[in-house]
Amino acid sequence: MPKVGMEPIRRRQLIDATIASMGEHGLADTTVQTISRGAGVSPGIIHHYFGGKDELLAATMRSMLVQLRSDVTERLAAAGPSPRARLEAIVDCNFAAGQFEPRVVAAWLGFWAQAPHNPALSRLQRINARRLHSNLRHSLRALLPPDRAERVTMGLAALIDGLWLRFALTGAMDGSEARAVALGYLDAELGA
Amino acid sequence: MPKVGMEPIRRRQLIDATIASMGEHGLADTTVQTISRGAGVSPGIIHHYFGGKDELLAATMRSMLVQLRSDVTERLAAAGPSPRARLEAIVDCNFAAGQFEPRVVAAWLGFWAQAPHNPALSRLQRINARRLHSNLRHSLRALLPPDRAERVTMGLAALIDGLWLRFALTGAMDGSEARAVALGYLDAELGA
Amino acid sequence: MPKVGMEPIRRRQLIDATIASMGEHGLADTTVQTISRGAGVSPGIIHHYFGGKDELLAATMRSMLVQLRSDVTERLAAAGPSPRARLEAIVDCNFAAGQFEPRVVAAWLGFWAQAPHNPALSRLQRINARRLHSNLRHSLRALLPPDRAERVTMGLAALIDGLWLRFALTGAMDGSEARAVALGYLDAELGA
Amino acid sequence: MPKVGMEPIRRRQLIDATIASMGEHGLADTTVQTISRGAGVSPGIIHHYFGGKDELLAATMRSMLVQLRSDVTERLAAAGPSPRARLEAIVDCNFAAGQFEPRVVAAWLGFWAQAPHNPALSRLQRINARRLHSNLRHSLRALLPPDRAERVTMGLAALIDGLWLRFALTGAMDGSEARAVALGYLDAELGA
DNA sequence: AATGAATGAGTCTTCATTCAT
DNA sequence: AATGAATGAAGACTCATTCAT
Repeated sequence: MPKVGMEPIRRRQLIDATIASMGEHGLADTTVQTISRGAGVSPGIIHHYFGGKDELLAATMRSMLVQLRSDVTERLAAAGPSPRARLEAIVDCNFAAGQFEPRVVAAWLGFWAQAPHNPALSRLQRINARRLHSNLRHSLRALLPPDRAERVTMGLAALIDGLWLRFALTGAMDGSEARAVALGYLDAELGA
Repeated sequence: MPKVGMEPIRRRQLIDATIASMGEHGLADTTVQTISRGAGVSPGIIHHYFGGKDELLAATMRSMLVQLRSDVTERLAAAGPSPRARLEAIVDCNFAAGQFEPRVVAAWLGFWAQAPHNPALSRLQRINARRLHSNLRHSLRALLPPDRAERVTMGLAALIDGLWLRFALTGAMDGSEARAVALGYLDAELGA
Repeated sequence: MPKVGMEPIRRRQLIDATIASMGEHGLADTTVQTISRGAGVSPGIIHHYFGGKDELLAATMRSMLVQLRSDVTERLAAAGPSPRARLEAIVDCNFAAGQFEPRVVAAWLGFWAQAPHNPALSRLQRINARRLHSNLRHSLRALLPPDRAERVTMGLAALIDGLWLRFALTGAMDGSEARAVALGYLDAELGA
Repeated sequence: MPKVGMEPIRRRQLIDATIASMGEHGLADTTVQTISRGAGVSPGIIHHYFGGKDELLAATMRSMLVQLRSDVTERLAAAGPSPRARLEAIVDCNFAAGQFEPRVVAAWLGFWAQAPHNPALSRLQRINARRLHSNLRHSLRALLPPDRAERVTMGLAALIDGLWLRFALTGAMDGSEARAVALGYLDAELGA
């Protein structure tokens, strides 16, 4: 069934299968076979479209990052200029249905664990962390004195990651609960 | 030169080498060879003392958990009955020198990523989470109304994990900063 | 844009690309891809025109053989009936610009190494060897007693191959030097 | 059947199996499997002792070179100071029973074809060529004027290689015939 | 005529594990 | 108690070949 113009379709298919496999087996047990079987194609196709497993993994992480970024951009645009609304928008992105989903969270966790030992993943991870940080800080500086803004930025960023992590590990939480905890922190720090 | 009483020495040696290897190469690239080479012994010895790699990994996680637990017990004993002091003690444990160390944090991260796909690790991880949760909740209930206590428990637990995670990923933080962020959260929530 | 009469053009194009690839990567690392890329066509085309890689390789060797043969025929015709002139003509062919060229010599070497394990190549190689042998012997018999003619035939044939080989391996020689060595041997044996 | 001190035994065994496989299948079709099967061991053992296939191939070529070198050294010592005797000794080495054997010659041919595309093999090949060249030239200079000595050096070296090559390709020759051709060349050049 | 998508067999390599010593 | 020789299954990757378009 060879067809023309399959490239974007196959790439998406393989990236989705990678996320699915990471959700099911973890990064360590995600092989070229688990991915290709999940996508319903032959193992060789991965090298045809990505050149190798490593590049597919990097492309997968990149794809998740792009998704997150476009969510944020969109919500920030809708949030208007109010700092409080912008902070809420950022929190909302991170716990929205698309991102806060077992498979996706497990994939992030796998990448996080591998990143310190893999330059490509590390770079992507750092870009993401910096962007979140910078978005939060920008709004918090409008609401708090500089040193507190800085501390709350770190806290809120860490809290978001921590809530993801606990979700990945226990599953005993849903997006709205996580959101409530994060916004509770925000209210407490802003109200003090 | 057969010696007696080598067992506890060798087990500790291998567990330490496992943590070191996880810090250096990550769980995915931690092999029986990297561990045994780090410990300066032959690969076969791992099976002699642990029966296999999996059991050594579980033993390593268990060992880190035991260490954390005894730290907490000790500090809680020293903290006295004051709920605020007890909460501080728990936070302190997590960011004390011994625990908040690159190798150890990387090892935790590796185990976290693997836990959802490995019953033994998952069990240990759950026990740890539950204990932290229960310790925090017990003290928070003395300071806050039940529903808020519950939410702050989740928040503080997630924040602690999130700070660890960011430390593992960026290294741009030390124990005292992390501690300040966590206690800042606590103060904000209690003060509100 | 289907064109007519593309067959001879494509076949030549692919054979040239095969020689080029063998010169650059060696036979072992000459793949359908290195060839088709060098020819600027798709990999599938090789099977269209040659039925497979093996047949293309055989066709390439055959083409080199045909080239050599026609050179020899032409030069022998020009050399006239003198045995000495005919021997010189044969030597000249082997070290003329077209044949004594890095890519071509490397291709020959690759085929030589493969021939003992490949019936098709072996057959071609044997035909070539026999023709050279017979050409040399025919002229040498006019100049030397039978047993010496036979030995010098073997010697001259081996010397020609050996000079090629050293050129392939070291490159530290050009056609005129090689020619001088071969003719020096001839003179020494004839003069003795 | 694990034993101690197997290293030298296994290394030799694997090198011999490599030569045998190259003789039977050619370098191109010599795989880790053909070698290990020939040696009666598992494929993994190659990486245990050589780190990989490439290093085994290089070790094999090195071993053949060492063998040739020690033969030459020994025969030259026995030949005494006479230049003619020394030249004969060198020729004899190359066509002695141990070296002039189908498997070994096929292995040399495989390495020759691969050398131009493989730095490690190329280096070994160059060392060998230089040594032969230098040995021949040293004795020839005692018998001929400089420029002729140089040309005969090239000729004799090429002739030796060419006789090997023809033996590899046709098998229609034995050591004593090859020896006679080479010495015939020498006599002709010296006698002229 | 020509492409390039897709396959699957085969290659090298890694690695946990076993076992004679 | 400890070694390290040896295995074999599994991994990523390559490549000649096929085939719908």
